[in-house]
Amino acid sequence: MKGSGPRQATLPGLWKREQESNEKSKRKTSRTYDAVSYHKCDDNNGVLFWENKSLVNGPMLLLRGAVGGSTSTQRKNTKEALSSLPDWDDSVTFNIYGKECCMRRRICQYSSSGDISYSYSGLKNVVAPQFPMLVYEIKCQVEDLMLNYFLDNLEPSLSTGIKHFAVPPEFMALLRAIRESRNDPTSGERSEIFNYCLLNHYRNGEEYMSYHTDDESSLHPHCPIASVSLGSTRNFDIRQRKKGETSTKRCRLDRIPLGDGDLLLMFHPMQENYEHCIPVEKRVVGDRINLTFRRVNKR
DNA sequence: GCAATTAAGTTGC
DNA sequence: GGCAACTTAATTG
Repeated sequence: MKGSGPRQATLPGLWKREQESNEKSKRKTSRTYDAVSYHKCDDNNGVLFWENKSLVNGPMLLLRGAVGGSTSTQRKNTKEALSSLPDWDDSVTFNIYGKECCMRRRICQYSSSGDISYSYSGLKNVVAPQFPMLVYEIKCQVEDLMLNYFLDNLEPSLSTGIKHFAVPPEFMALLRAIRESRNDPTSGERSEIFNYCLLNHYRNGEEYMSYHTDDESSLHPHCPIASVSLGSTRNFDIRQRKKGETSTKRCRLDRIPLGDGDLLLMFHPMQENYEHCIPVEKRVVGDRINLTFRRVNKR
């Protein structure tokens, strides 16, 4: 019988107390909103604020409302155009423990070379076709924002001074190499940070993604995953990743509302230590498209 | 690996 | 306070 195993009785108010306790421990250990948690960044298009969202051993940076268009109307058009791409798979099914499951969202994926494969959500080594122009343009925008922030605006002293966050030197080296290559008129194709993108379309508040970690084994270890949101705000919930014995409770540690045009960067070892999900929220009206750009190791 | 199910707590009217 | 709808955690396969 499904889902009918013994469930530990929950005492009245326990959830609330856990929430409060989480809030307290968060204040103590995992999150600070000190002076360097918001980074001002002078971009060509104006001033941007990068927000430190890092947990202990879970580095994350967030930039609000910066991607996919500069107005909500432009971003709506971007989302609608993405929604019309021909490669969406609306009815992905996969097997877990011999049980056939239906993916509660629709997905598609693209890559630079058109032959990169990546494993996700129970599916193995699915080959991704080449980026359509619109996805490529969003990728370029994200890459430009990152190059501008990390190479031109982030002071070296601050890069190690933010609570629970330090820019990996290997990532900085990668960015410098890309900048150098782009400035070199003799270099051939445009060098890039990301070579792969997975798109998720949550058509309403009932579509979701369960707790999971992104497969890091095939990713460049020092390049963050860049998650772009377009459309309705959906919550991004985070909990501790299961390790060894699982007697410890794993309730939600953090919740980041991801809104229209937001860009979330997740650095190593975030995936090693935490799981994330997009929970069901029936009150949410409208759809959300999420693009996750990655640097996949080519085989 | 992650959707589906269940039980129980929370919220809103 | 009572009900319904929703949210959450735990569990299964």
